[in-house]
Amino acid sequence: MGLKMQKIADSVNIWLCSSDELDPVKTFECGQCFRWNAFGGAYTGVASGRAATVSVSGGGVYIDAPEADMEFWRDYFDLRTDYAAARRSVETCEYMRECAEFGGGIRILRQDGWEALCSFIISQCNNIPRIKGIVEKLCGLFGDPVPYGGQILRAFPSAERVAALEAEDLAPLRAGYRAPYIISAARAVASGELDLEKTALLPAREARACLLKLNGVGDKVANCAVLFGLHRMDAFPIDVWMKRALREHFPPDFDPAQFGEYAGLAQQYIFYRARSEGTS
DNA sequence: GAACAGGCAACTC
DNA sequence: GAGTTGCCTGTT
Repeated sequence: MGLKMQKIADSVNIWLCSSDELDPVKTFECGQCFRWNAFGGAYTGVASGRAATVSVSGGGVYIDAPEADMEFWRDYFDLRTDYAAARRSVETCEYMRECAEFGGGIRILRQDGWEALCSFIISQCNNIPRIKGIVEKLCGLFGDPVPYGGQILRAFPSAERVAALEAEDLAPLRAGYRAPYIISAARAVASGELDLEKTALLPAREARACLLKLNGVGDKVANCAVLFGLHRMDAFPIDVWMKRALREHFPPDFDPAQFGEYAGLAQQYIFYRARSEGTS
């Protein structure tokens, strides 16, 4: 037990899963989420208005959170999905075996649909530090307070809250041309014009089509929202990193649908590796 | 200062 | 329909 765990009031530090099942560093750093930050070897984050700290000790992943939230977190970390089987299903070639080895322990988080949609609207033409900065400012200005460990963290603001704002209210975010996209997406969600819960039940193709109607949401953002926010694991977002990886390692006529129902996990394995190589 | 970035929409041909 | 360009802002 090398890591001293500080007990945080009103929360318990409990075993979440084996560290073979979940690698927090890879999972939080692979580009799917923007609200987990490393402090002293552990990650603290907020999701759906709940705060937690995740750490690895010995062979286990531990989570420090209110006891009442533990079911939520088990769901959030997708612990009911068999990732060993999912991983095997996308190891379709030697390159994929290497990517899966490199990205082993990545899990696709079951994030809130609105948060994912909004975050990936912000992501366009931005790098991760800037995306995180804009998202933090959005939460700091408009998110509800979440008391945790003697500090006040902030929830991601609801679509209703953002829908009530005007683009100029978002000026402090420095989100640029994305600000009106954020507002109009919030209004679509808040008004029920876009029902994310119903959309999540549709086949990935149709879910994507619903999101594509939003101004400022194209193919890439829609696919990210479907994969990370609606947890449709067969969605396969393609950005510039993925384009390059597909070009270099797959035949020109390759169809990512060949990866099957866990294509989105395949995407994360490929993406995580491509980005690690590209930015090192 | 110019070019560019994990993308999109509007416009061109 | 395939290709080009401007867009906010921040970084190089």
